[in-house]
Amino acid sequence: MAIWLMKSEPDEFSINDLKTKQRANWDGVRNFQARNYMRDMAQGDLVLFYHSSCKVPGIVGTATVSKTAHPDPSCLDPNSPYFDPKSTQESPRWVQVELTFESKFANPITLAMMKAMPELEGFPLVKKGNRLSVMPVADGYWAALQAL
DNA sequence: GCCAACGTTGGC
DNA sequence: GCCAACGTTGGC
Repeated sequence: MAIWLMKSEPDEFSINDLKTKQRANWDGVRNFQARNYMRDMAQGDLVLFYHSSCKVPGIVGTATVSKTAHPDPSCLDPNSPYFDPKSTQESPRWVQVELTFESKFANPITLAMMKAMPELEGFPLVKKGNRLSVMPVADGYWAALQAL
């Protein structure tokens, strides 16, 4: 089983929204590297849910991949903020995965905490200028996070 | 194919 | 709200 980290702005879609819905399609990813990682996800993979662009950025809970990558319909919808004019019915370009809620942490693992951990040096999330919204979590980093 | 201009992300 | 970092676009 692989471990992933996915970012979301809580104003757009938060861990509470996922908890309420239980299942949700993770759409709107418009970055090729992030998309390629989503294609690599397998059924049952664990996802660390990260809140970005908010008061206290950090990992706030977990989810599992309940449906692997399939076309993201929002890229074909002219009324969607995620509309992509370069996508076509034959070649939609973008994918979504379906996540199922697993847990919400009583105490989030904040970005500040992670930046202070020497074990996480090299983890893309804590690198300066990181903007990747979907990333794999290597075993060593996962072990360090679990220790919390 | 290079690279400047521009837009977006995201922490602070 | 600011700004650094990075991805994308488009002219050449």
